[in-house]
Amino acid sequence: MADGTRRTRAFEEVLLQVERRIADDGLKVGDRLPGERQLAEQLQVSRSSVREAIRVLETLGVVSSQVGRGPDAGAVLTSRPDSALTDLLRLSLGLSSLSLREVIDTRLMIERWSAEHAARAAPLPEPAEALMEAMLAMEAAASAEDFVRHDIAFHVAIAEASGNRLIAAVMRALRGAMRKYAIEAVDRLGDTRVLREDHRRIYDAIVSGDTATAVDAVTAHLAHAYPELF
Amino acid sequence: MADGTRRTRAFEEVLLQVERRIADDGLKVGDRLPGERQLAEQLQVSRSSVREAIRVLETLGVVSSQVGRGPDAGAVLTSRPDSALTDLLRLSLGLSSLSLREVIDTRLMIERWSAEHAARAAPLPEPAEALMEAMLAMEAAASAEDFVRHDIAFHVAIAEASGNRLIAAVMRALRGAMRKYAIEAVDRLGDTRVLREDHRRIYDAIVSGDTATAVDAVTAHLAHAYPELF
DNA sequence: AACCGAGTATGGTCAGACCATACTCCAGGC
DNA sequence: GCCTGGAGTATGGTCTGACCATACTCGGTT
Repeated sequence: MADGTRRTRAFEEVLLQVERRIADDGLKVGDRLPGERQLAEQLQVSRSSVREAIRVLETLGVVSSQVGRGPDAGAVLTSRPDSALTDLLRLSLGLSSLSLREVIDTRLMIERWSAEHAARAAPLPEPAEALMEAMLAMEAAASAEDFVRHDIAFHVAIAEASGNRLIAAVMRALRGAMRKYAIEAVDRLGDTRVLREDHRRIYDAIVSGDTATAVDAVTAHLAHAYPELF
Repeated sequence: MADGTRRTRAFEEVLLQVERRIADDGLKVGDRLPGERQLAEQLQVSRSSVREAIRVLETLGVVSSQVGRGPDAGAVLTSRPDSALTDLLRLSLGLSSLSLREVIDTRLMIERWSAEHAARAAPLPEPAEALMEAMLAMEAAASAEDFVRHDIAFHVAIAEASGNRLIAAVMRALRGAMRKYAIEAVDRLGDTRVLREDHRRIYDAIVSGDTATAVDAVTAHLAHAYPELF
């Protein structure tokens, strides 16, 4: 008989306390958590339980553990949600609990939003430079894998140019989790000319601040990359 | 001097092996992982390391641990990325590494997409029923907390009606992480009449399949909820 | 002042023990 | 034959205590 409230495990209590401490003490990125042994004593649990809690926080990209001694040693608060998101999506795809269709549709939503807002924010010299650099690298790419690496950089740069770090993080995670499928898609296409022309059009629209054209261009781009879904 | 490649920890090796096994053996949701002791022996690591790896997988919503004995005991493969996403966003907000602005903009993007696709998929009886139920519950809500609970149910139902589980999961995570802020926003507003009227318009547009009006209605709704950001 | 070695705090790992839980299975009674 | 209750057992949950590798700190030496 399940009463719905499984007894909370020791490491979950540690998680609650640490999160409470972050909120109450106003801990910021760069601050350190107490050592594992000290935390264990404070919360009256074993070091193993503390370690499991820290492992969870590390998985969520909230802390980073460093061995040794000194100001940078121990569990330091960070904020790198990207890898957590990427792992999450990759594993969900691996378990087939999400269809490629759902992921691509999500990507299309984010690409359109990013392109629109990046164009609206134009002209910004740094993003434009990052985009151009990725395009040149794609021209010189020798393999599908190489091409996809710079393709990811290109699209992530658009998301970053939008100015929204959450959306940029989701884009990074999506592309990271889909890397394998993207390489396969490029291999299937054989020729990347269409994709490269798409990139050029996207670039021009964004740097000239033409939001409508930018949105249309990324939409057409995804249709070219995944013709079977359109 | 950092060589960039920190020696991989034991639990990371376990993670790799488990993920490889999922891919190679074609493990599906519902399948069981070997027991902690057995896995430890197979991979030649201690049980603690196996436990840390399983804790990571549990955090990512990939496995669920059950004590006891029998077919459901042990580490069972699942797929519940929602809580992981929620934790991720909540902690990132707590560390102020994301601004409310970025989160709300992301939400607006998702709400618009969901409303558009939900309206396009109409008429579907089940989603319409879920939406109506949440609206009625909001009418009867006695507190801001109560109102927000059903408000979340309403918006999640829209995302689910869109048919995209990834986007629905992101919506659930976003709203879960923002719960506290939503309650504060409702308290600040004092009166929920405007919000309830918005819901009614959103509902009507979706069930009648009017995509354009649905998108406009959710946009207006968020502007009412967070006037300071528009 | 520059160098070098001992000291030490940190996370990483392991072995082994015990507990609570919840199923499995079988003996016994009806 | 069927049901029931208790023993058995495999599971995760927790704790203890130990040892290691790492990397800083500090003091003494040159």
